[in-house]
Amino acid sequence: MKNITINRIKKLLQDKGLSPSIHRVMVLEYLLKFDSHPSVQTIYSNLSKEIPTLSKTTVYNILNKFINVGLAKELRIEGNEVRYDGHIEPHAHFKCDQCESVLNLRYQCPKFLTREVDGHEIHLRQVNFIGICKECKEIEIRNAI
Amino acid sequence: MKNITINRIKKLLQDKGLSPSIHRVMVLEYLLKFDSHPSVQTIYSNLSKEIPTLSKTTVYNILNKFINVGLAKELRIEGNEVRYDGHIEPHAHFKCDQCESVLNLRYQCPKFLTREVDGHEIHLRQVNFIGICKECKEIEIRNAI
DNA sequence: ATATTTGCAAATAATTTGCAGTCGA
DNA sequence: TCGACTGCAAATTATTTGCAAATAT
Repeated sequence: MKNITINRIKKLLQDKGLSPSIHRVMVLEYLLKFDSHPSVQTIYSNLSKEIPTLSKTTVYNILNKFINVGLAKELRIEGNEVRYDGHIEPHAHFKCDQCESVLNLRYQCPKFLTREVDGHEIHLRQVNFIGICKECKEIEIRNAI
Repeated sequence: MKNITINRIKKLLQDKGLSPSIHRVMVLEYLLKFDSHPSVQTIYSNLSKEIPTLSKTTVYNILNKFINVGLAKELRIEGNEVRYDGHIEPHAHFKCDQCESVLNLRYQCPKFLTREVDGHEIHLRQVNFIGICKECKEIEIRNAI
């Protein structure tokens, strides 16, 4: 859970030409404060507590706007649901098959820095690893004793 | 379009404990002969021409079996549909936003070789780039003149 | 004969669309 | 007041499931 002011979030929206409606501010705040890479359902469930009138369609609308203006990136690692990431600098992800969480990695793929590969022009990069995270593996080992 | 014998394909299936039914052989042949990373729909459309009784459910069944035994990998780069890859050695992909094709890259990500990252145990790797492919860019430039 | 494979139809799940109501400049 | 934003319900799309029929061992 990171610290970020509402004014900073409003600024981010306005810089991208989006009016800072309460819904948009709250969705972007959610994306930036937590590094949990939430799905639409997760965002919807959590924000509904504070905005009971919120509709899931609105969450979809807002996230798609964010993708289009470059305020968020979508993550399709496994499973059918899309997850969202408000941190737009290229970085790698690790998805744990046990606990289902998606973690940011410190790993810097060399191709994060180049604009082309084999002559093709790169706009987006996806570097994902899937397996068992450190925490889940430790639990596994402890249970085996 | 690569060369691969039916016997080689039957052997691949049997080595994974799958009986080499005509349907399975043809789906695996399709995955291995073309590097097009087809979707269920593409495989279904093309194989239906040869096997008119083929059902899409069967294609789903077969591909899911392939994933489970490690004969294929699923690709979820963009869009909702899953694409499949019969080449299981880790390799990177490039998806062109213009022509929608998914290409194999020569790029070898350093993390293709390691079994862990930040202490997490890696089972699968996904290294995808999205942008405009060489061919589409050339067409763009030609049209601009 | 018996287990596996196939295929239809129905169910499910995620997302998008149409459109009407609402809000804010 | 006008255009953008929101939200319900219905539609769409991809995928899965239940189960019966076909096939192979």
